[in-house]
Amino acid sequence: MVKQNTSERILDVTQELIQSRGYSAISFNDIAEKVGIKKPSIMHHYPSKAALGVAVVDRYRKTFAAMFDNILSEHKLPAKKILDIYFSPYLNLSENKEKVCLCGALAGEYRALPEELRGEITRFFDDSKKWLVTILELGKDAAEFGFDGEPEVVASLMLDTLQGSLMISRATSNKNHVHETIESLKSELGL
Amino acid sequence: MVKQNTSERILDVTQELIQSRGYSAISFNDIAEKVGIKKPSIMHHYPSKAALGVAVVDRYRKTFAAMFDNILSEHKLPAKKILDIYFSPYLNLSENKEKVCLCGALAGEYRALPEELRGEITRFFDDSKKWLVTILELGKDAAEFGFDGEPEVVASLMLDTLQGSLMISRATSNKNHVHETIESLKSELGL
DNA sequence: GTCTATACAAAGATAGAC
DNA sequence: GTCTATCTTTGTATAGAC
Repeated sequence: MVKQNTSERILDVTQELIQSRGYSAISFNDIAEKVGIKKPSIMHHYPSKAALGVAVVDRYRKTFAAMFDNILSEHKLPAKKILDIYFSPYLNLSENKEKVCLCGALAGEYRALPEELRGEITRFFDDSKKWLVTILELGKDAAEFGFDGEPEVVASLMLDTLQGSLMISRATSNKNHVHETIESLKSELGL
Repeated sequence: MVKQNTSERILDVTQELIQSRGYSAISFNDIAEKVGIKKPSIMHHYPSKAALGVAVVDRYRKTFAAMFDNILSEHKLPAKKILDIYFSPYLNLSENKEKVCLCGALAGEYRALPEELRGEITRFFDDSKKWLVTILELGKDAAEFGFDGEPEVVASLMLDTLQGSLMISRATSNKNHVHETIESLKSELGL
């Protein structure tokens, strides 16, 4: 692990705080304290709270995009394995009762967010759905998955369920809930 | 429609604002302006923001509870009809691109919320799941629904999907999405 | 029950020294 | 690149007149 620069540490801390408490509830002071700097220093790296929010979501989305591009193009994994990789961030988050998906957290306060930030969230959900459609098509073509209906419709249902499951499991302190949800989703695909 | 008193108008406005923008992002001033009073007047009715939040969620939950108690005990509707009534608030909200479920909105910023408010949210989700379990059992006993697995598991999946669907449809401006989700859920029950 | 006035803390943001 | 100091606005909340 390379020693991170301040810009990235700010992104890390901000992401973690949003996943735990949302965007509106956190302040430059909260972030600065966790990073170990003073609040005006943050503005040297990101000129406004909106810009910082956009940078966090942009990085989040691109990290997932890079991960799936790599998995889908470089390797020849069975669709079942790729699907497990798709599920893994949800499973990891669910073991930590503090956090949900970054964009799931932001979606709740959507209409309070700056316009630029909303666009990033929209993009994340659109991308998340597309990745899932690709996996479903792979699995259907390889006869690994057995499901009825259009991949787009099934993908939407699955994404909705994963996001809702994370959110509700945190609010109901049901630690095993996301795991059960994922098992059910897999079983609906014949796995 | 009876003319409402100020206490209830405050609850109405606060609920609407939370469903649109969340809890942390709204202020007494936002509420007061919409109600048409000054902000200290709110505190005459609710001593703190936390108390107001609790009152809003408590009323929300009790409204649904009363509705389902009434439907389940007074009438002898087929389970299919009762399920449609259960779905109807989600469908109504989805036609308004501004709002999501009150507790769905709050779930995103869960760890920023005062303890008392968190308890109310937990209770709403627990109750929502129980109502759905009851409907599923009714439908299964009457051979109206055909689904595999425990009603508790199916109910959890359905609630997660509904909540996630509302949230994501708002963030992706997909107005017809919740409608499609509900059709898919019904089809999975053999309807 | 609603208002004006005010207290006090915290927010986002800027200026300028180092 | 980070700091101290400061500005301005807004937040929750209280006191007390009407």
